Amino acid sequence: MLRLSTLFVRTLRDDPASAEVASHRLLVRAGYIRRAAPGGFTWLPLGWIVFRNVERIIRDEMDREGFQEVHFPALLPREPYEKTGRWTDYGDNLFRLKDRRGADMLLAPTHEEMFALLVKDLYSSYKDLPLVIYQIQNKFRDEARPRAGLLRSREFSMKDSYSFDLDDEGLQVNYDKHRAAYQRTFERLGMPYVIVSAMSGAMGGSASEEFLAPLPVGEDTYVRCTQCDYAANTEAVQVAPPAALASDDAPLSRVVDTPDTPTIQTLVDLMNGRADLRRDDRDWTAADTLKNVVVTLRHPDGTSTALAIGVPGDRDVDMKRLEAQVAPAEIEPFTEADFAANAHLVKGYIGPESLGENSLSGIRFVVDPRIVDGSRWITGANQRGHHVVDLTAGRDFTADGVIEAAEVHGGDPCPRCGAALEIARGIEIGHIFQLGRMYAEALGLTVLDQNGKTRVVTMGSYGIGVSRAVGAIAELNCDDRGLVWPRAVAPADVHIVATGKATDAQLPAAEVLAAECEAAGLRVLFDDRAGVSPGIKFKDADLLGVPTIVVVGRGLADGMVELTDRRSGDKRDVALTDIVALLCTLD
RNA sequence: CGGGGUGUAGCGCAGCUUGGUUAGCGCGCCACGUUCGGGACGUGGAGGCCGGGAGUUCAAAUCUCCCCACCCCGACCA
Repeated sequence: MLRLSTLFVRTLRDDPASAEVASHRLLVRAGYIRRAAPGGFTWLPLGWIVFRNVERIIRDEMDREGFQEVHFPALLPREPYEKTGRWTDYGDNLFRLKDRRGADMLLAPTHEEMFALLVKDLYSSYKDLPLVIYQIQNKFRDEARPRAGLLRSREFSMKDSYSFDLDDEGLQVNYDKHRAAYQRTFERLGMPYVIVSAMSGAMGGSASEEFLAPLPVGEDTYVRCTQCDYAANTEAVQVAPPAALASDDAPLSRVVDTPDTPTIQTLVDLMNGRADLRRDDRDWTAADTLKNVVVTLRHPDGTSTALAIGVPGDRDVDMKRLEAQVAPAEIEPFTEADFAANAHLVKGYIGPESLGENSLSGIRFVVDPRIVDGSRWITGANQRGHHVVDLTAGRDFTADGVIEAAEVHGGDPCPRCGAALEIARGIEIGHIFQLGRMYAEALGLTVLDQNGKTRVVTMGSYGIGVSRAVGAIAELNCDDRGLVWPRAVAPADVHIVATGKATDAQLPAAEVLAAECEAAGLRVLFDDRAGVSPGIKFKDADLLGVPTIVVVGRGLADGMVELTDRRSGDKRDVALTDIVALLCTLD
């Protein structure tokens, strides 16, 4: 039984000044967590109970699939991460340190390498596979900007599991098992979620899906189809390209004089305003133009290359999408100095003819999938004040490749069924990856198959942010008065409040009731504080967010107590003699 | 890393523009008394290197410069 008279907790009357999002504010105010370091939090007793409840549910669903729990150190040597390239690929996000002998160490951001090496250490036969092992452990990432309390911290708890299979079919089985286990887990945690196709990012590998909690404070933007069940992180959206057009009858391209048109809008306005350029059938729009954006790619090894991206002029290049495509390279803007250094680029009037690996500039040129063969564009003519009209893809220019980097707009067609997509925000609470063989290959994880042949093991990796889940659950379950925990993770089943003076009958009666509840298997938080006014106790009960509140108060004289559902606020009087049995039936 | 903001008692804040008593308010905390169903009241207390350093000045929370920390918005991720 938790007794508020002695529990190590202090609720705050005012919102902490440094907390913006609801979950952060309320978790601090209700005394669940305290900030201890930039991006680091201390769990107080109530918070730690919730944390362990979440952890237990996650573990339970892992164990149910027959996955086995292990535990690694968080402090690791450099070598394995060197072998997979992640010592450099992780960039500044990796916490690096040196031991007393000057050897490079790191605080693990995730554990693919160590798991692969552990399996290599112990297993060598196909008969040992498949295998799934997991751990629940703290991870460290030197985030550029920790924020929103538990939703984005630099040290956080993650359940990470890893599957090891002989082939892709086996990987698919374990991937599907995780997917199902995650669905059960989030349902038990009382969390709404969406599964979206995702990019693998620094993790590498092929297929991956994210579990997002739909929250406006989330940092991920995703799309979902208004008709079918397609959903994807915007980073991973695959544009459905229009069919290629025949270019035989397309008019020849011509360069036109377009003074003072450095932006798409000024260009379109000028084209529509001039008799010699106007279209007969309709006005020109930004979508008729081809915008060519040049950026600098900063590679993990420190070198840089330029990249040009061609997108329809009604869309910007989405830096997040672009970055996902070029990972592990990072994007930097193309500066004035960069333009000055490349005489073939005319800022504001860059056209395909100056781009491409075989062009004078030598800059790699990739285009949006909408730039199909036969499509005709208004685009830069590589001379100040000039554009080219009817430049036709496939006939007049050819890109070095295709890239998914254009902004996704609400209303864009679903790549699966063509209906409109809608855009929403969410926070990533789980991610499942089919890694394939890249880690095993880099680290030499092989087994012998039936024929005595060496086979590289196929891996998957699967993560759930445990501490983040606590934050997301709080964010999804709160109101203006405080937290409202789902029962499965709540620090208690029932919050018993005794009102009245210390000498009144309520306190001893509540004491008896609390003991009875506990004997009946209920987890009890008992506000047994003497000399604290009822108002304070009620406010605290609302703030702390235990799903059911029982007040032993003035109705006691008639043998009644008051039962309140924290979420709905519904109150009703119940006979003291019936209350325990009733509480046991609540869910 | 870029932009914006904030650092004064455990928490929330005022004071700073225009330098000048002993640095203030609310909450919380301690003691005593009253009160007791939605953050009660009285009386008396404790608690501060005004983020740090350097400077200007007879005099700095207040003016100047340099650091540091935190928060928010953008570029990164469970």
